Amino acid sequence: MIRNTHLFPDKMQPCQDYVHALEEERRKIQVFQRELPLCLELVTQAIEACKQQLSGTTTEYFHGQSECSGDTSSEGPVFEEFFPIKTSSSPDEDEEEQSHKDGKSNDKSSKKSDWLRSVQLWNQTPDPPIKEDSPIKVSVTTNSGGAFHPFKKEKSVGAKPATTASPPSSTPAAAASTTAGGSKKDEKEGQSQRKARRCWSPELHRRFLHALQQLGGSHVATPKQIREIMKVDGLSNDEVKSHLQKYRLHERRPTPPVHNNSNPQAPPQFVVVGGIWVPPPDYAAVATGEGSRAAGANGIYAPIASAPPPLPQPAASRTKGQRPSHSDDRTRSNSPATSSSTRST
DNA sequence: CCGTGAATAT
DNA sequence: AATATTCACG
Repeated sequence: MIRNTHLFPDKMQPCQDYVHALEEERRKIQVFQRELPLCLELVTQAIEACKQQLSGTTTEYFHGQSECSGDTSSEGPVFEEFFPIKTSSSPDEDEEEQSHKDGKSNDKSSKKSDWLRSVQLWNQTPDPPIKEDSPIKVSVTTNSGGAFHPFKKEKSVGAKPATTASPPSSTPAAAASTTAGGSKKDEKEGQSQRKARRCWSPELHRRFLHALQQLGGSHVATPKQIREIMKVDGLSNDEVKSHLQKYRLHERRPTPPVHNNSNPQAPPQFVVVGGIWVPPPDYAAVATGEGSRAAGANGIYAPIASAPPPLPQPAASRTKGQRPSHSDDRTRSNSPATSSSTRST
């Protein structure tokens, strides 16, 4: 018996939001019309489709999923930053029928980790409405007991709708050891307790990249500076450091499984998904000083053909032509008075 | 502090 | 396997 014979009008709300979000994103990618014509087209079609659905007919829509391991706040639909929407080049076969499970589904290939790929887009995006000044606040309770993904962010400025945050009024520092093997020291001070893995959401990563840009590249940026620019509450220095490290690694070696060979009939190998794949010529030569750093020292992930303008706002007043000599002008005015965040290192 | 590499956890 | 955290050096 089909019980959803009557559909609530409310159900359309998320769809409308979705459409709205789509339209907004379409505006963003319009800048890349030359490079991502299909993408634009796709989004447009998606919008059309959604609108049609809104007009009547079936109310079946697809919603993106967040990267973080099954968080999806129990609250309403949080459409925020979802580019993980798959972009199939063919508008027809977007049917995601995955019902049959015969033996092994070896379709896990293709996409490994977007890391730079997906992010690359933002990396050097002009980002006109670049009002990234709003500091994020993540209620990272060092380790909320039980919740391994204490990931919740909210604008500290402006309205703060007291989301589902759960101020542990009763259990301040409940160090819940999810490690089954613990078997002791559960209530001890969570000093030596491993922090829950911070999930670097796209938002967070965006800020990270943004900071990197301002600082002139991943190799001249220093964790502390990055953290300060990001203005993310709850983000520790080490976390940035770690992330930065990984970022650098990916920059150096983005494609390990590059065992492309023994196939005389696959000449064009530089055609990846987004088409943001520039052959390895020394584009760096064209780059003007700092511009080169911003996009991969190796030139693997190169900016799109149309070279983007230099740094929009070089917040750092430091000549970044040279390597930090480890005893130079780091310009480190460690004044704790500088609106230091509420951190208790 | 910062950069790394290793050990470890998820 | 990839990603994150911690620790230890320099």
